[in-house]
Amino acid sequence: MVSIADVARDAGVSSSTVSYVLSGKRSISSETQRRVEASIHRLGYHPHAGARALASSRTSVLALIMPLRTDIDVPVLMGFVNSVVTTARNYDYDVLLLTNDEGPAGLRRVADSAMADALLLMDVEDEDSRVPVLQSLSCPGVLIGLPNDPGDLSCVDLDFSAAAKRCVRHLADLGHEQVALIGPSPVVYERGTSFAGRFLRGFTSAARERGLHATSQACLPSYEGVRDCLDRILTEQPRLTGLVVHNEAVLDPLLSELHSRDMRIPEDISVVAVTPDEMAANRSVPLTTVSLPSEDIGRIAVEMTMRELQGVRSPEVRLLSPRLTPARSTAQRH
Amino acid sequence: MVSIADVARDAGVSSSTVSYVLSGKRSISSETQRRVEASIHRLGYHPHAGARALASSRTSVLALIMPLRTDIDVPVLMGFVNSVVTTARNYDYDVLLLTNDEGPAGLRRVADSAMADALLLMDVEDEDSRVPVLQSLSCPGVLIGLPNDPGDLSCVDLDFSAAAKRCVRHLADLGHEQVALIGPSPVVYERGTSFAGRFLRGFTSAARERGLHATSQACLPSYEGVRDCLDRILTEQPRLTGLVVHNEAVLDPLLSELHSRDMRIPEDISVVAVTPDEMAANRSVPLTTVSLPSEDIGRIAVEMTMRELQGVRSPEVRLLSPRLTPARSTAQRH
DNA sequence: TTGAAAGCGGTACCAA
DNA sequence: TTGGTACCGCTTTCAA
Repeated sequence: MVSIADVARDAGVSSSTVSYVLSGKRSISSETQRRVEASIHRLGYHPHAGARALASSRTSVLALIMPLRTDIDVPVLMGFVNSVVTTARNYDYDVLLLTNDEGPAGLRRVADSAMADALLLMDVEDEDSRVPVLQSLSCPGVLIGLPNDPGDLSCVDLDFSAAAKRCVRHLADLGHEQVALIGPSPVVYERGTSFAGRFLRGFTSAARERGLHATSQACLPSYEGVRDCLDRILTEQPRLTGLVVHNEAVLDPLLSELHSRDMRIPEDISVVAVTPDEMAANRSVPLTTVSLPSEDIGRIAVEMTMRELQGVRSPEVRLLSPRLTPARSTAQRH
Repeated sequence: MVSIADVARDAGVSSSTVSYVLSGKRSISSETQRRVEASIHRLGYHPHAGARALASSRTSVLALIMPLRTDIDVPVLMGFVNSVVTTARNYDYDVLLLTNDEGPAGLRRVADSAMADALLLMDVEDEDSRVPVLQSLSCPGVLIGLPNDPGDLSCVDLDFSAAAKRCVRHLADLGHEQVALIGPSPVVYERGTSFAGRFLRGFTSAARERGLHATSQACLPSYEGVRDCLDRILTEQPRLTGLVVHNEAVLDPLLSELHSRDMRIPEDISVVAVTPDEMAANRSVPLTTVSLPSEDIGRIAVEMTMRELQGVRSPEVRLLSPRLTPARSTAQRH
């Protein structure tokens, strides 16, 4: 292994000089600088991460805690992960990926053993037991999602309440009076997943505000689930003309089910969905969507973390404004 | 921060004794053992990862290198990641997640700076430039996938060649004589992605072996892509009765396109697909599938790594046998 | 069965 | 502008 001492010897300087060349924390004559850099390059020197962490109390690692669920939207999750890792590298950070199956104790383990400089949590619940633990830790934490009480933690997420309102108003503006929400799986609601509740409340309140008749149903991610869900909705609202879908996994089954019930889109029923941009275009019908910008959210989460790590303590709840892109799946009510 | 010295003081022993209690590398009187463990628990002690890495030259971290692509099967990728992380934790390892956008230099950086004890690569290409680099590194590497020349690296993957043969023989056994393969995106072939070529060769060779008329087409993951692909295939084989689909992303579009062309499954055409188990059931038609066991593959990759880390140097290419599950989408040719 | 102490490879303070 | 060195927290050898 090439150590800093090897570089120092090769360049004919002391090891502290090498260290300072690397960190830029004191001025170096350009001649020395050049020689040291040449030696570093020639020897292929990479500072030992553990030694550096020990001496500096900084790891240049972010810990990302990922849900280990099957009921979750995989492409969205992957979008977060990708964008967190990519953005972190732009700041010279690496990412340690943890699953949630150690629970709050996992957070403590990682922080207390100084494996990371900060923790990012995904899949936040309304009353998330990890939140108080995270606050008690010495290292910064940032949430992707919004719990009931974020305390002094920074959060970033799509403004799901505003997103739901945007969907409802879009349908209302098109003259629809009977609308329904197809939501995530029942389990997602049951465990108090933050975004699901916020969307539902936004939906309900916007519908009331515009005087629409509105119902909502959780929906299992299967063809059968979609059929049941539609049955229940249509029983209650036989004259339904507008659907808001907050469940990426059921979109294909839903479109196919509507087709086989001879409910034409948009002539008989308008559909607006929440989904990542990449997935919106490629459907049997081009969908009007509110986009779920997982890339942006991941990037912002890292940027917030970086600010905290630079000592700027300004906890912030950042809810991104929804953007609705109209397409053929929504139209004026006939 | 609670250090080993704090624990030692609290328990009235030396810090080396604490270390040995933790590692179990020498015998300890049960009384001492008890006191030390009590102190550890009471103080909430976690060894400093960096210090430990520095002193022991072991990090208890695996580096997992992930492709940063949009043309890849996200659920499969996520299956690998999940199972690698989960299995690693069972061995008391954590996982550092890297993207491939640093290229081979990224591998060198991680290994040389001693951030991980071993590297796992995903999305391996036939002639993968990372493979020689990985071999030149001091730390073990395991491939998820199979390059043309794995050298002395261990590899694990589904036996895609056998999987293709399994599909073809299934159709042949049902009396089909005109079969076609719908493969991944053209780019996947172009960059020499290992599994795509192996599947294609297996398909061709099994078809020849059974005297079937067979063609194959790469397929863009969109409705339009599927239409084009079907057009090309049916032009060449108007009497096609069997389809093998090796492209998870186009399954829904394909089923819907076949439906709108009035090609009934399985009366007019039989369909067999390669896809993760979780995804097979929930289609408009229950699909006959060869399953892509991403969980198993990830787990085995970690187990191989663990063996290498314990000094057992027995490079091994492990290709998992395909398992075909018949369902309604394939039937005797009419 | 246990303790003392020499590193591991950096960082950053104190001197020069 | 640079060098010397104490120290970060742990592992492991050597001695008792």
